[in-house]
Amino acid sequence: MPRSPRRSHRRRATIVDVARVSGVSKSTVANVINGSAPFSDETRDRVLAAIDELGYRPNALARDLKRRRTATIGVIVGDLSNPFFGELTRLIERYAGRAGYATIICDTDGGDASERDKLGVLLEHRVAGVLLLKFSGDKTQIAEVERDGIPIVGVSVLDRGFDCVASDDAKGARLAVAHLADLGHERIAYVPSVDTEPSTTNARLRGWKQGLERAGLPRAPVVAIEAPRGGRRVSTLGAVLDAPDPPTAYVAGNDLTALDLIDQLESAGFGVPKDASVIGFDDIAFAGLRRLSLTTIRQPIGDLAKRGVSRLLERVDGADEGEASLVRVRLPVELIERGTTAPPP
Amino acid sequence: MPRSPRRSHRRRATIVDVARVSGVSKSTVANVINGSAPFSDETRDRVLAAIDELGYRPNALARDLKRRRTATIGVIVGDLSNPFFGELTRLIERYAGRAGYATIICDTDGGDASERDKLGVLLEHRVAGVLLLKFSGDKTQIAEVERDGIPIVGVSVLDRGFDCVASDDAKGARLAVAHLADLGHERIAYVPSVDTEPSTTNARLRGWKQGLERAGLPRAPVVAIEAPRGGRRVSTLGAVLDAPDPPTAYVAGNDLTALDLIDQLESAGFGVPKDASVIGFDDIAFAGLRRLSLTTIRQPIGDLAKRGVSRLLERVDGADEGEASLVRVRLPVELIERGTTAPPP
DNA sequence: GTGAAAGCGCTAACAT
DNA sequence: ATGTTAGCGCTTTCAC
Repeated sequence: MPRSPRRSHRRRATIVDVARVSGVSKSTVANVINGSAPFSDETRDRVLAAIDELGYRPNALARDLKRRRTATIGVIVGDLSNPFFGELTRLIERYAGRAGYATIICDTDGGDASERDKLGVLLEHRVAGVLLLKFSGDKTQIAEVERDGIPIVGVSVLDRGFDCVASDDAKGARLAVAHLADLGHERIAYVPSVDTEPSTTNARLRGWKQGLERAGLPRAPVVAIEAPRGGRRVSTLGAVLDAPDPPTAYVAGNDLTALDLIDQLESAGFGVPKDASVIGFDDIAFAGLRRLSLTTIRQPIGDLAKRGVSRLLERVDGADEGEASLVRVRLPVELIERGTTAPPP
Repeated sequence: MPRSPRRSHRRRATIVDVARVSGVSKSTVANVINGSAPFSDETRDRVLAAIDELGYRPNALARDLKRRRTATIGVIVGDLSNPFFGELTRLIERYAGRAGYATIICDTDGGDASERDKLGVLLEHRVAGVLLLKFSGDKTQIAEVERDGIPIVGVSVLDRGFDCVASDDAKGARLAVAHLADLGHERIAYVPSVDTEPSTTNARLRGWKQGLERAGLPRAPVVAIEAPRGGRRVSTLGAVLDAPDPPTAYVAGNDLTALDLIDQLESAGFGVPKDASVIGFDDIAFAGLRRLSLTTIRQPIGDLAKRGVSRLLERVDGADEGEASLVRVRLPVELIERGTTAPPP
């Protein structure tokens, strides 16, 4: 915890200083600042001049304490170093800022304990709402948030416990499988990303299975290329490649995983897309690089951010009072065909 | 089962509630929470039980208002979607969190106006300190922060106005040039990144010039591959490639730019590293991908984050009161040789 | 149109 | 070892 002393700051001017200098009362100053009550032009000018002269800045702590409501939202993100989440977070912060909200961002590093701790921090700071870009699935951690009436919106996260704005993950995975099946692939494996949020992984896995069914293809293996944190039972890439009939195509849980997979495949002597096709999910900027040229399912990241923020603020402002129903937005995804998919060998 | 309406936020328990339930005074509760004064075991147990029963969480707003000091730091970052900054920010948030500080992250999108606005937000929230991962160079914007005695530390930013923890950028660029010169290159251009913070760009440019001098090489062009936001006078890639003697090697301002450059070079029919070598700066995770295999200058990102945070908190805690001298840490960088550099054609 | 007064929830002297 | 008290800087009735 932070420890004591202070340095010699010139004490910041307070609303009382402004009142004194402009020769009016605190309330009048507050009125011109917030437009909360009428005031004369002359008063306004005097107050504004005093504010300027003193370099006055309202103290958000005092304001929020008194109002019993902050203009700050909290964001829980699993991994900021994944460009998809970096970009998503950036956009969220931008939209929130435009609406007058500050953003406290917490990276949980994928850890559940960390997620709980960070939510606690947000609670202590009395955030007006929480955006979950990662959710461990532990309901007890968010029960306290909801008990306080603090709205939660999942962004790129699916859960029946709170409002969600997500891409149509199942559809995306079906699109991926269909594309591969059209190309003639019959053994299409799924490669989950350990970093992806569990509910999202499930939706994509489901879409993959559905896609396989619709194409009349047999169930192919789920392949791990990273140390599984959650412990999902899967085959490892090495074992899969050594098998008599290795998959000819892979649907990856996200672009990062797809890129990693391509690395491992090529290191093992499998050409992509010559010997195996790979398709990602997200369409991060890097996927468009010629050397990578990753075929992938594009998420509408801008809409995700915009609608996530606006839904949260709607609830924060109580605009939907009475309407108790949970909103579940599914945004359309899009197949971006590039160079990592081709007909099977 | 009758349920209370959704909107009824059960008002949060306050320290007074805890005091009432446990039969002691507010101060005693505060004492057991903060350990600020001795108390009996029995009292502690009663208070803790009450806290638990009521689901009490201290209100950080009230605490900070009263203490006139928050446990929150602000971070100004230029582009969270660049994985280098995503990772750096993630690490910063982690170290700050461990020290008991919450982090308000502001992405300025590279804009100067935005930088000023965001600093204003941080000021209103009375952050204990500010970490600048991007600095426009506009001193007036930070004058107000310093006037309040709020410490500022630049991370991966160089400025003589505040403490700085940065990589040895000039050295990095010299290393890059030396590597290229060793390989036999004689026309080594520099490709600045528009997103990189100006002082950093300058340091790297300086290193590039020094490297050229030391190797006895002629000044090569500075090449733009993006629309220059700042207006630095440079040649464009097209013009440079059309010239009779195009560069055989390029030192890029960061990895993102290097990767972009490779794309453009290859699109124009120049093989990398066959016809032209490219070297980046940062060593983001993607640089290690086989298909990219980018030779680059690695920044010690973990140290950058750790030392930036610890220096800031030192100043916040006033641990170095009296010592007025500015700290300028230069962390060592390292050449990571991969596959985008080779002898000239 | 403006001001006085009562807190928001907490900490930190200072009492006891 | 515990309680009393006086604010921190602001908003918000409610008078005038």
